[in-house]
Amino acid sequence: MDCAIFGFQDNELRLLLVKRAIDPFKDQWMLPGGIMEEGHTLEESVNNVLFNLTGIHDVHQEQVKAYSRVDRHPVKRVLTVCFYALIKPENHPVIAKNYVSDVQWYSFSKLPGLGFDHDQLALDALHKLRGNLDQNLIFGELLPDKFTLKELQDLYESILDETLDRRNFRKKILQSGLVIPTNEKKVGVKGGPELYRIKK
Amino acid sequence: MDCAIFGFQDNELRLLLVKRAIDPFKDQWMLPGGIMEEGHTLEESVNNVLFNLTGIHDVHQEQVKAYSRVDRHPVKRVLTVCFYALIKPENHPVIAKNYVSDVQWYSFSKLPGLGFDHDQLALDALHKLRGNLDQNLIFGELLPDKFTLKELQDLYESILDETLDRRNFRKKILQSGLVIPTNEKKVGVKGGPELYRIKK
DNA sequence: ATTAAACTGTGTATAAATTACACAGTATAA
DNA sequence: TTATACTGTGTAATTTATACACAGTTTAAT
Repeated sequence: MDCAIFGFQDNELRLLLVKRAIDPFKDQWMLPGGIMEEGHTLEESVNNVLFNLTGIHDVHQEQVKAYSRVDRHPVKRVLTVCFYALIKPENHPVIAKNYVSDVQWYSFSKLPGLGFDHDQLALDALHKLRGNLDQNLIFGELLPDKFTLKELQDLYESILDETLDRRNFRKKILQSGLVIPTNEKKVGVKGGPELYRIKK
Repeated sequence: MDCAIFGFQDNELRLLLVKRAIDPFKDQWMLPGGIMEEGHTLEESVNNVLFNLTGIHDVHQEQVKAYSRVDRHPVKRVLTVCFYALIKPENHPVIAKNYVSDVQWYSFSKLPGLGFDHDQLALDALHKLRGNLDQNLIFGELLPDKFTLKELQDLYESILDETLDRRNFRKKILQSGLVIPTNEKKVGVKGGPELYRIKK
């Protein structure tokens, strides 16, 4: 399994990549991935893999799809199922472990070329994420507990890669009833914007 | 891999089921499925499996998702990736082969309980099909080359399990430009309706 | 041949959803 | 204190979706 871990930092959608320390694709960046374990589901296994490579643990994984091209691994036959997850980078400090020499958050718009067929997996994961955007307020995993509507809009714009009308966005989000005001204002930012939180 | 093969007959959405001749789940109905082959992709393998069980060959397979529950097979650990395909039953006569004792088209609304977790797979496949309905005119695989708008609407209604307004449906389909009139009329049906075909 | 039944083909009015757009107010930084 | 950068708000216009009725054509029955 492989997983596309998305984060949101400095107003940009980011993707967690690992640098591989062994052949094939030594020193190339790619999605964290590894092999399945007996007695565990794919979701459990991918979480274990993620922990073993980056120290991140217990995140909700959403399935993207399975890949089975015969030559997708240059040495042996490897199928993979790709997942994506959304996390707050500040809650999940990362460290390189095992056969990984480096771990970095890359701005999704400035990804390096990835090893294996991971360029494809990353793209498919983003499309899946976009498709899921309106269904469930998954962004809860990407933002702090309390956030301004501007922060939420920046997140949407990063994921969708398009600009949104501020008034219409605000209207749509508030009408959905899925976020509610906390009656607190964010300090340190001009305008003193209201803080909101996800309604549970 | 397993596959949900959809057909459209007698104005009903149907699903192709096989009756298993061996344990576990002997004599139970289920989706055709089998194991992966070396040197082939999942899509190729599932087509081979399908041929070996039913005689159907070479159909386009759309991936639904992977299933990995530890206890989904009562005897040993088996993962599966489920696909769906759309075919015209009249083009693909079926015969029971290998460990299959019977093959039948079941009305989707009157399915028997299925072996393994295939009730779940069938449902997920239907949902995936619904989601894909508007994107691409996949129904091309379910209808004859030339079809009336009523036949198309019946198909949509079967898949979506809801009734649609005839005039609005006609407007939407024709405006999409994806089907075009053939200037032929269907005979043997009252009203003498125009025949349409998919624009390629 | 006539008639009844079942279907086709067509347009408009209403409602709902989406889009476009401007200015006054507030907190911060200089 | 002032300039800057941001917040908060409503309405009109457009587009899209929905509701709905009747005359015409072909078949089947008599």
